[in-house]
Parts: sequence; structure tokens; C-alpha cells
Amino acid sequence: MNLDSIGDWVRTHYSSQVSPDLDGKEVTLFGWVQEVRDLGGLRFLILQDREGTVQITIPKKRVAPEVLAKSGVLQKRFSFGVKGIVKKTNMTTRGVEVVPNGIKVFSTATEQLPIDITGKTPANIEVRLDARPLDLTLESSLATFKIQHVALEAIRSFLFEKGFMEAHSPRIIASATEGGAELFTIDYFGQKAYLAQSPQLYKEELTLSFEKVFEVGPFFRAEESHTRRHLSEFTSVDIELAFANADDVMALLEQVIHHTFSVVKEKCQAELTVLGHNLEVPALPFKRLTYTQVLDDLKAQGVEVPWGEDISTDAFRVLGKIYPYFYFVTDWPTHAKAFYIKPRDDNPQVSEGFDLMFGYIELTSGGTRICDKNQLIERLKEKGLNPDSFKMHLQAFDYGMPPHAGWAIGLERLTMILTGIKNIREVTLYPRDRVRLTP
RNA sequence: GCCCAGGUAGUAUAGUUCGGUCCAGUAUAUGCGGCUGUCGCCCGCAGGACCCGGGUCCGAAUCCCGGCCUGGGCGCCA
Repeated sequence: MNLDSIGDWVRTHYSSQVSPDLDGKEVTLFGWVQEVRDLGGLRFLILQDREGTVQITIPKKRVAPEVLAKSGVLQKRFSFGVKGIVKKTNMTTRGVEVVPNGIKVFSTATEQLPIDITGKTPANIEVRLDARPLDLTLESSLATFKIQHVALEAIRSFLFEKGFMEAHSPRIIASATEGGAELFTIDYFGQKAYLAQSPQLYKEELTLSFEKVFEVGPFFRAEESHTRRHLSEFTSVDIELAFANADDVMALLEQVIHHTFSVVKEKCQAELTVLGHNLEVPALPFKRLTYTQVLDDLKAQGVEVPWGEDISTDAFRVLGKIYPYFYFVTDWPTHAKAFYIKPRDDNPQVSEGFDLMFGYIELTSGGTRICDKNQLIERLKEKGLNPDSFKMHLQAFDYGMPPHAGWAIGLERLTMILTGIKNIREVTLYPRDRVRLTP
């Protein structure tokens, strides 16, 4: 087959911009064949681009022979261009169609696609992920990642507005940031190194200089998790704020969430419709429950959790039924939290750490951090960690570590909530989990 | 790491209970033919599958054993 080059053709419109008021005008469209419906004397092509679809109508007896011939070779997913006249019509759902004067075929596709790109016969998740480049062309996939894009843009602009500086901490690190055994090891020129599980210590150190700092980036957990809400590589939206405590950053967090939901609801109505998701902008403030209150609520539901113990997923599922939307859980037992979380001054058994839950899913965790070096060393020891391993971090506490607090949002989990999609792998372009390393 | 469920055409599934009616049905996709207003187009025809290996049996998609692969739950967490 003879393929065409773009030549002097320049896209004039995306599919979504082809509107009835362009009636009679010539447009140049680039995209892919989503569907061909051939009725004999009449052929319909659905051109898809990243913004949507538009119908190309070919009345076989009334177009130039070369246009007819070109339109005849087109199959699903062929990349092509159309130069044609917009026609206002009540025969299509969009109210427009394009009758081509010229067609260019840029590239072909296999006859039998691995998944149904029109969404009539949906494929299972592993089939979709194996064919991810194609799967991402589905309107539902595009809608998902458009929403994630808009959400992240909203978060960034909100934080910029509040005076935060964006930072980039290392992914390759020399020792465990939080002391867990859940790090991936790598060979760093013969030296043992790790992939960062969080930017926690670096962003704390940056409060010395930047004061208000955030980072968006991938982090790595070598946990053999097998659930619909865990990844080996996930994207964290991390902030740290100097001269602030948990209450301050909780207030900031709920504003960020509120803003993000508002922007997505406003800008992504079409995408939400494609996904069939009705997004509610949450009312502020979010409910604040102490750990102890949560235990009482659970007890009332017949779920006994001894004070001091972690709350199991099953227990959170019960709690999520009582509080199906956003809620904070505060005042966690100190020993249940990471070493850098500050114990309360009035009751050291209880910490200033918090989680932001959505139903049973933990979306964010954060808290006031310890800024006193000796206290931090004590907490390291209590956690069974060796302060010597944290020497490089601890030096920051010799240079006037300010009181500070922060949190981390799981971007993929946020996207799940925004889209209503139940599997975290669907909202991740190329997910990495216990068994998946490709594509 | 522990536990559960499952592998049937490109895709999604029926059939597995209680072995024979299944050289495996349906939808969609693909190929060919037809059709001038489709938009889950329609009509006709065609090709296309029981994860792998072993076992039981007259007979295995179905039962048993082993392997491989996948999904999900727990723990952990974002």
C-alpha cells in the first residue's frame, strides 16, 4: 500500500472543534479510524483524535475517484488525514459531518486488534494492560488521564498560589528513608543503593531553605501487595511546610482537595460523562475523627480494636460504611506512626499524625514532624532504627530545623476517587506491580 | 509472605454441578459478498478456541495430580 506524507497539510481543527457553525468551511483533520460503516453507496468513517470523534461521510457517487479509493483502504486504527467541507446536518448525533475532498493515509494497523476500541466488548484488565498503547486510545482511557492531568494542574497551581516551591529530590538513595525493609535495592557502581520510597527526609530538610516545598514524582515500594489500590511504583504529591503543625496542613489539604474537585468538575464534564461518574465536590471542613473516636464507632458496629493497635482494612471497610466520603483520622498512637511524626506535648502516647481517608481508602497521610534532634534520635531508637544510619539527615537538625508539618497524597488513589475507577492499575499509564514489569 | 478464585477463538462469555447430547454454543471482532443516511447499522457466507504435562476411564473442556499463568483478598501502605 502506498502511504502518504503530511506534505503541506496542517491541522486546522480537532474533531471536537468541528461544529455546525463551520458549515460550508474547509477543515483539515488528522487522527485515526475508529470505525467504518459501509452502507453500499455511502460510507461513514469515524475519525478519532485525542479530543473526540467526528464523522466523515463519503457519498460514493459524488466524491472524486481518488478520495473514494483512499477511503476504501482505511481500516480501524489507520492513521489518516482528511481535508473536507463541514456540513451541518441533523443526521448525526454531533450535528455535523465532513465530506472529504482529499484523504491521506499515513499508516496502517493490524487487521485484528487485541482489544475492541469501540468499547462494545470490554476486555479484562490484564489484556488491556498488555495492549496498553492501544488501550490508551479508548475514549474512557483518554478521559481518565485527562482528569488526572487536570487534577494535577489544579494542585500545582493551587500550591504555587500559596507560595510553595516545587522540588526534585533524589530517587537513588544510600539508606532506608523510613527504616522499612520494603525498598528495592540497586547496584550503584558497585555500592548498594535503594530506590526512594518517599521524599520525606529531603522535603523536611528543604523546610530549612525553601520553607514551603512540594514534590510530585514516582516512588517505589517493594511490598508484595496484591490489591486494587497498591502499586510498586506510584506517584506521590508531597508537601512540607515550615512553621506549621498538623492542623495547618490539614486545612491546606482539604482546600487542595476541594479546589481540585471543583476544577475537575468544571473542566472535565465531558470526561466524567464518558466514565459515567457523577463527581460531587466535597463540603468543607472534612470530618475530623480521633483514633479513639474511630475505635468507639467500630465498637458500636461490633468491631473490637484494642487501643494502640493498627486499624485493619476490614475495620476500615466497616468505618467507610459509616463515613463514605472524606474524613480525617487524627491522634494516632505514637508507636503506630513513623519515627518522624511528632508525639503530642500533652500526651506523648498520642501523635500529631493524621490520615485522610476516603471510605476505606487511605488517600493521604501526614502530620506534624519532630524538629528536636534529641527527640528524633529517641524515636529512631524506639523504632529499632540506628541513628548512625541517619547521620546525614540528622545534620539538618543542627542548623535550626523549624517546626514543620506536611503530607503526601497518592496521585493514583486520588485519580481513582475522581474517576470512580476501582482498580489503581487502570489509572496508571504503565503500572508496575508484583507481577507486572511490562509494557 | 499468607489465603481464595480462575484459565474455552482477537475480545467477552456459555458449557464444568452429576464425564457421553460438544470433532464445543453465543456475541463481538476479522475476511469475502450485498446494501445511499449509518451512528452497538443491517443481511448472507467463511475461518478462528478447551493453558501445559501426566493420570483415571470404553469415553475428559468437564474428574485427579503436577506445573505455568492470571485475577482478587489480607498484611503493608499512598
